[in-house]
Amino acid sequence: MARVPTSKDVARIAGVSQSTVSYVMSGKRPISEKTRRLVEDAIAQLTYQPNAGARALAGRRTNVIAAVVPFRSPLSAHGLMAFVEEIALAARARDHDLLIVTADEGPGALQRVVGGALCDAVVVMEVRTEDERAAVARSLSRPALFIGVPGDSAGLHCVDFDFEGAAALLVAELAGAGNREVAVLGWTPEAEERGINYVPRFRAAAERAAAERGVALRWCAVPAGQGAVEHCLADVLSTPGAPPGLVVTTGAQEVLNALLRRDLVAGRDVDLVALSTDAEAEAQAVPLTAVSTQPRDVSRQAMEWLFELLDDPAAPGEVRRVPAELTRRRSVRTAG
Amino acid sequence: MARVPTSKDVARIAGVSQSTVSYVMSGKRPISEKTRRLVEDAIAQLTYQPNAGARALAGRRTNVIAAVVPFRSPLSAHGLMAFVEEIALAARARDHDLLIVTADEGPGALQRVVGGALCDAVVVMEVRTEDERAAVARSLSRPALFIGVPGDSAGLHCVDFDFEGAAALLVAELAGAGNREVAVLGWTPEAEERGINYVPRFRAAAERAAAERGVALRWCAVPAGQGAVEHCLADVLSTPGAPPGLVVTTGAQEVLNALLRRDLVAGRDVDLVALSTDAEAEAQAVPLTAVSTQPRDVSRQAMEWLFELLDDPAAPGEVRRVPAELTRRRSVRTAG
DNA sequence: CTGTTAGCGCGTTCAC
DNA sequence: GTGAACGCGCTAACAG
Repeated sequence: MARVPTSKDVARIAGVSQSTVSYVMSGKRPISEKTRRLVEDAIAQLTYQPNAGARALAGRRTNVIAAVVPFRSPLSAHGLMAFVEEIALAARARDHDLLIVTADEGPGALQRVVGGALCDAVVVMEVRTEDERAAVARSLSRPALFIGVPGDSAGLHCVDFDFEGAAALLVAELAGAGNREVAVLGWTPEAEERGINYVPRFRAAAERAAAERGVALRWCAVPAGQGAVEHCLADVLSTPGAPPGLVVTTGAQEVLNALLRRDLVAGRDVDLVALSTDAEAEAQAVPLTAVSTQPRDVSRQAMEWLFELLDDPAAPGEVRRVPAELTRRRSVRTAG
Repeated sequence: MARVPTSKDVARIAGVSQSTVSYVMSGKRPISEKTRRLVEDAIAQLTYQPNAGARALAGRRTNVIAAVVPFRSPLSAHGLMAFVEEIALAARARDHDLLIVTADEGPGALQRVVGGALCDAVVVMEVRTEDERAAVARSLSRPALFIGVPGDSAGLHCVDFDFEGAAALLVAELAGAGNREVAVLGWTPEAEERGINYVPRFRAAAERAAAERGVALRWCAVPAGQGAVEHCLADVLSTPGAPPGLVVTTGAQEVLNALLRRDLVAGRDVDLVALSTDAEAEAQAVPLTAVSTQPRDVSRQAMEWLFELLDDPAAPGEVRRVPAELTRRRSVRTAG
């Protein structure tokens, strides 16, 4: 385990000065073809890699993006992984690395990672309506990108999935299929209590859409834990007559099972639409007509913007929405 | 956005030298109560935070652990998140941060992150039998901790779940409940082809256990995609007579559903045991008798060891196994 | 117990 | 087109 080579070693072997090595690597200055070869050969020979700490110190940029990840989240684990993976890929595509901090560490984590110059920018996931991180982010000396929208988004850069649009699309789909009554099996009450803000946003939009179409809407928050789905479903299906159309916002699989236990098949006896990832919608026994939450699109768009902010940190705050799109599969009876 | 304060600023305000500030923070030298207060007050007043790059450069340690994460993995997303979260928590508990790199980046990623001094150590997940990262790790100037065991583990530090023990426990449980025939619904064929080495290990151990107990064992690799489970199950249940005992290694929920569609309930008509996380086992309509893969235990043990290696990088390689334990729930008929 | 000093490895002026 | 020299902010000898 010999000493790690430095740019000085490269310079010596290439017979040039240290700064020339630096310029060859950064391309910030024209270099003659000859000396470039010399340097590149020396780099290859030594398998030289610049020291990240030294580079960060001198260059004032770490080439690291930090992400605050809500490991305990109403998001499906599946959706969460998709977010994180896509963020990691987007970062690497721009020669950056990804630092993970847990949301449990609290708002102070933001100050810690940017104050300590561990990263050049931060992305914050699962933003809540009342989110202390909003205030912290405004005081940060580095760009922050929010996935989700806090109550007061002034000055912040937020990318958000269009939950309102999603709700409208889902309700409309059920109404269009002839349902005069719609029940939403929504996020856990805890999600709402924690201030996950897309819950009320989705609900309000669903109610609006239902009202516009003259269909009755029933909201049923499904608690976590086994049996909860059964219970909600029993409630929802208790009224005599045709079962209502169902909107499922999370855990579609469980709902399908519960229906099955009552000999109800989505797309045959009930109309069911879901808010889920495409993968989840397609993995079901009856592929679901669903609005995809597009975790990958959201991440990609967020990261693209974040890198623009790195070049232009003064860009004004704004909320950008990723549009909702409905994909028809087989869980809704076709009219005719 | 004023200039970020440095330890020099702290020193000036506290009326001490810069190195004293450093020693107050590191505790590597006794400091009088008086000057400690002075320094701490100055730190608080300026909200000073040491610069990570500078610290890494001077101190030769980054306080960062890198983890190679297999986002596309036969592990459940759920299990993967548990791994990553636990690694992040363990790192933070020791004042380190977590850098994520995707397994897709290949073995070169290891050289990149340690060669560039981005981290002090690496943890590698989802190790395969033929894993190029094993050779790379041996050439690294920093500790590497493998979660899983490559074919040649010489000189490596590996923590692994005891898949052999798990297989034995699961088969024994079914045999003990009176099943003379056992079918394993195993990982996808792709997992096996990719060289995920616990697949053959589990299989071999299952076969051994079955042979010892004189029960017939059938291995059925369940491909990814919808309908696959149905198909396998149809196959497995086609022989007349009592259905065989079932061992499910992944995606227990789907199997339960498929059974349900045939009016078969685990714990009533069939005996079923699973390899899964505790959370998954308990979330089912019929809580599953299962061996937990203990992602959190595995991560914790790995990280504990990793931090020991940080102090003693010369410690010899070794494979440590996290024991398998079976938890009885309600998916196996009790004898009597 | 504290201060002085010399780097850590690289980016970047400024002179040539 | 190239090199010398300084500084980024901090740690760790070495002095006292």
